Amino acid sequence: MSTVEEESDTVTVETVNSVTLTQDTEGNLILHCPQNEADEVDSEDSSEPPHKRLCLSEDDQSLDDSTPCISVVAVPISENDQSFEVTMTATTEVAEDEINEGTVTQIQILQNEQLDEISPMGNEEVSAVSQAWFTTKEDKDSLTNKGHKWKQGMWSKEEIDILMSNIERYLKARGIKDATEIIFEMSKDERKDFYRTIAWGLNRPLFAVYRRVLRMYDDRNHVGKYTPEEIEKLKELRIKHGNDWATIGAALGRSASSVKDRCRLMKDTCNTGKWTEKEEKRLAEVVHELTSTEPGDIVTQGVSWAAVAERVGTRSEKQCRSKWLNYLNWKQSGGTEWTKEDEINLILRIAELEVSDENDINWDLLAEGWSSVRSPQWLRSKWWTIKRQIANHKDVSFPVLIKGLKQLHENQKNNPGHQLPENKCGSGLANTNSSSGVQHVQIRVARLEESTGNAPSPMAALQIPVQITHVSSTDSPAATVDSETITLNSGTLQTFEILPSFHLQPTGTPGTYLLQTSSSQGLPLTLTTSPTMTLTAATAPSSPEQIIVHALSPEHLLNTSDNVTVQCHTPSVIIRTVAAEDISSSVTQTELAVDPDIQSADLTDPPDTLGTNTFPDDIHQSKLSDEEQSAYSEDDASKFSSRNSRELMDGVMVRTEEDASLKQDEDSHSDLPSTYVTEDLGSPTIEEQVDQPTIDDETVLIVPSSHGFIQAADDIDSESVLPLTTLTDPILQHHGDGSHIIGSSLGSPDSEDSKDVEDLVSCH
DNA sequence: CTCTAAGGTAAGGGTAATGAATATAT
DNA sequence: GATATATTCATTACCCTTACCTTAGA
Repeated sequence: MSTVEEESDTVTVETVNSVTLTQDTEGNLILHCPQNEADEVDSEDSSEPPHKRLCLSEDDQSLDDSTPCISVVAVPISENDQSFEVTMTATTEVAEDEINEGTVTQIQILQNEQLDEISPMGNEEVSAVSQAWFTTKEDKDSLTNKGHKWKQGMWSKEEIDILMSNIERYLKARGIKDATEIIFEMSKDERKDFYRTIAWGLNRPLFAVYRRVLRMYDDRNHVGKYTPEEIEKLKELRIKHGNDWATIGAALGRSASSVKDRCRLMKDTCNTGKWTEKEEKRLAEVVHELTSTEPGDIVTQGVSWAAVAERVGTRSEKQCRSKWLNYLNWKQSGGTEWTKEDEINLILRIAELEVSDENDINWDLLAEGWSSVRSPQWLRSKWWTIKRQIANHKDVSFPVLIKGLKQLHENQKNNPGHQLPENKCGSGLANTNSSSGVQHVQIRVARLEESTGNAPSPMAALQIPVQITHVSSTDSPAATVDSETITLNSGTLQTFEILPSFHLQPTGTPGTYLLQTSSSQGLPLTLTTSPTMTLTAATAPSSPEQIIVHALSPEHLLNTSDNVTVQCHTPSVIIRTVAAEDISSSVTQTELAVDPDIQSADLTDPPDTLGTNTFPDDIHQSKLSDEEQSAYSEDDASKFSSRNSRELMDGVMVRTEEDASLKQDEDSHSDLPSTYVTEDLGSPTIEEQVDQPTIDDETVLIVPSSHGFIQAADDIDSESVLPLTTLTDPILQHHGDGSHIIGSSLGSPDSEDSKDVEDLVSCH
């Protein structure tokens, strides 16, 4: 089975013109299509803009339960240069009941002149909307009447990415270093068309883009909490300047909207803390009065909170709104308590909606007639807290998140009060919380960013997937049958966090290993795989969990020498690799035993370095530098030789991280039980289940025979990590070198992450 | 001078994250 | 009863839209 082939077969790209197709680190395909070529081929009449047709066809043989979702945006590079880029994001939604056989998605990409009548792919109105500066009702009505729709509300990460790359392109094309020059220094005339240009591909009114950009680049924004001194000064300035927010802001070093917002919060007459019964009663009266409703009626919209606050007298509009929507409205209308069943119901109902984007959820509808729901807004915040049970909820697609939550609650239902197996590492992993039930093999997917140090090397590999088969373990042996396959879309590097103790064993299939774990602690291993590797995670009925690692395609098996590099700094880890010829024997070739009580250093990347931060000065990503990598050798050099990641090309690197989940989840301050879910692109794979001997509590790191045994002593100091081990698979020995891919992913330094690297120790 | 596109302001409804208080479990 | 942990309630920094206003240039 070769998932590589499946993927490349299922998506065929036809272009009319000669184009360059590259892939960025996010998995986006970027089509570079020069105008002149397009003209030659497409149209003799230069007045007629050329049609560029990109045809994506879907072969569903291997994707029978997935629906591809492809969005396309066109981005002009500059005014003069009429070439443009198409950024295409292809995602696969989980939609079990939807089998689209032979789905062919056609996308037409047109030049701006034709924006108004383009094919029905969802991007047709984009430009019309994003090129229009409209704020009046008439403008909007006019566009709405023409059938245009546009996005409102919070900007998604994807949108911000598009915006950022548009800006970057604009700057590059004009040789401008800093966008703030344009935004804050240039005259209208000088920056002519700036906003129009950067709005390309965004289905938002130009005005919205403008606002967003101003906020983003205003360094007086995001200043943080107001100090008491600032508040005092603000009060004075307010008296002096009234509502001249710009002046007040300038005096305080804050943005105008920031000081305006802050002033809204500080009414002199405002009480704080718990509401008195009298206040609550007053609030209820006022709300009903102003909305012409009766006590008992549900009121969640159409309330002028400023007016309410004025009448209530003792609270600000925000306080009033919050109190009403999160409590009073529900109490008044005789609401019932929110239960665990409600929580499960919520997940199921959201799942039933089959929306691909969380923003598509109609909370009003969802809340309707649900007595324990206090308000749509409240329900949404409830969802937010539920969502955070998945530690990496930010990194996974919405359908995947839903699936993960369903599974999580399924497990909780099936195993109420189930205690997890021994937790020898004592890492305090969120998902091992006893009240949250069981978490089994949870593989976290994180993408390492492409190094900026290297040339923007177009990724040759298109969507090379890594497959993970995840068999959820419940107490019933039957669960093994219920395997789910997870296909990871990875052109570049993938990082997986798996369980802290495991070992690799051959499965009988050449190039296939079983990575067996003995703990349910979803901690500290990060598996970085080459595009040609498959990870199969499974849980045997009797536990321990197993992860099968194997190469994807026979060619790769035959032609490459895949190194499996394992690095861990957790105690008690067994990793075994066995020569292909040796498959049946599963003989230990090299053994490395580590003191189970070793406390390892922290190797975790902060979550924001994985691309969640949206601000210009924060767009650096986690990378590993050569220098940092060379630092490995300093660690425990007597026992383990260092190995530059560039050499690991087509290998699997297992890197341990301490308390990864906690760090990853640092934004969820309440230590909710968390679990990781994996990107599940739904490609089914039948993985052969091989009987595996249960490993005992002692874990041993076993390294390949080709380099001899390396026996780790028990005296590894507590700050040191387990060695990075290169496991050479003889089967894969002639594997082609793809080092540039990993090299580009790991090549650049980033101070934030230097700790990561310093803690790495390699050996082979 | 008028018209209009582009830029801008203030107000207010909203979200997401955090902190404080309270409840519950150990 | 003390402590730890979870949950709820309250707060706040920041976001986004709406409804206007202003200005520069055609």
